[in-house]
Amino acid sequence: MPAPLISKNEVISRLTDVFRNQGYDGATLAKLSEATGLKKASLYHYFPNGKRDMARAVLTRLSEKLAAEVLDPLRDGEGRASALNELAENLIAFYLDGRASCLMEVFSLGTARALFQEEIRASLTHLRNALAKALTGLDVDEAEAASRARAAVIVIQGALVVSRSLGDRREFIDAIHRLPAQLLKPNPDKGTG
Amino acid sequence: MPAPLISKNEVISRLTDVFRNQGYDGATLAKLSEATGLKKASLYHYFPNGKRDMARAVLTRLSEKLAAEVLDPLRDGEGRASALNELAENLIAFYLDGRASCLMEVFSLGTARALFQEEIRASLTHLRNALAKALTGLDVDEAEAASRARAAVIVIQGALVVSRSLGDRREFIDAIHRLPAQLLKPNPDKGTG
DNA sequence: TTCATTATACCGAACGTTTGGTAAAATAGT
DNA sequence: ACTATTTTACCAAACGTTCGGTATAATGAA
Repeated sequence: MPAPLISKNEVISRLTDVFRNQGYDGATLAKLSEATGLKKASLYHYFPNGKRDMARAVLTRLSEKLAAEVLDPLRDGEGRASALNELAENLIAFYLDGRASCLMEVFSLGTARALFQEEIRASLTHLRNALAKALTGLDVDEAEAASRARAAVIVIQGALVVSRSLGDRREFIDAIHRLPAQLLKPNPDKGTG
Repeated sequence: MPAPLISKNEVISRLTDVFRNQGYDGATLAKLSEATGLKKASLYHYFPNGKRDMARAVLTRLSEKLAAEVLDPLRDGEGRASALNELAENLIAFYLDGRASCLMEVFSLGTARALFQEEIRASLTHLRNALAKALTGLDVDEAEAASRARAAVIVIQGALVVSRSLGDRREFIDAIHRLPAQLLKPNPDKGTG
């Protein structure tokens, strides 16, 4: 066989960039082809069902990467409060200092929404549960841990959006650096509303 | 002239729904046409520059609506802590219990990003400044007010994303109900990183 | 030679956009 | 009031382009 120009892993990595920046509907085959250096027919060789398959491969890979690079280290550092600081650094690395969008966010819009909503729900829930479990390992009671994990996921997603919208990575980096302290303090009560 | 089938305001409202749910690249003229009941050529009568103009009209209108329905009441209720509870209710109403996406978020991806980044930056900054000003009116010092406003904008955006991704409005509603208390408490210190 | 891989060429459908026009309300002249 | 004209609201049809997708041929390592 002709030597592959790039590995399949590398192909998926480049597809990832396009989907993250353009969204599902904005990620045209022309852009995906240009980013990978593979013609459309070659992309269909790797991904017989086309764009759907490419998006699914990207989503699956990112979920695995998040688990491996962010959540697993958190589980392994059970009981140590410093694990939360490592979590922050791992999050910052995973999201490329806030320059990379979260695919769960991006794929919850437009055509992708119907295609991937179950995977998105599962991934987001998994992230939240992993954060909660890290807190119960730090002797936070279960309900409180769930509540803080919920808030943390919101902060991660919000920081990504704000960072991207303002074009300022520091927005993300600073917000994530505040996460460990936030996870260690009790949530405020609901308003009197 | 023939009586308009629907008012221009109504046209923009229906365009808004499509752009919010589909994103810019996902909002095809076919969908925009179907949502408004106007044929494609008629849309070009109202918006000579086509899709770009429609998106800009929607963005402008939402910015004005946010100012009128959320930020102005906040400014008028200066000094009263209960103004923050009203803020929460107005945010929930503005984002339709979390069912409506933020156009700043949606338009910071894909083709729309280059077209609207300045407007997005301005709108997000305006929102943040308005929240900060409300806090300085409650005798919070300026730096702390800016810091909490920054965090609040992140929570709003994050709650919208999580709510949409999970398909659960309560995620948004609950997060926004926690906002007033959060705005009234000092930020945690940065981690020891 | 074999066969996985890549490239060329092409397709129908949908894309955003433009043209050329119709019909009804508003306006102006008488 | 009546009519001629202009303006506005709207649309059918088609534009050139790009979409996602698919044949089929060329390539080249095994």
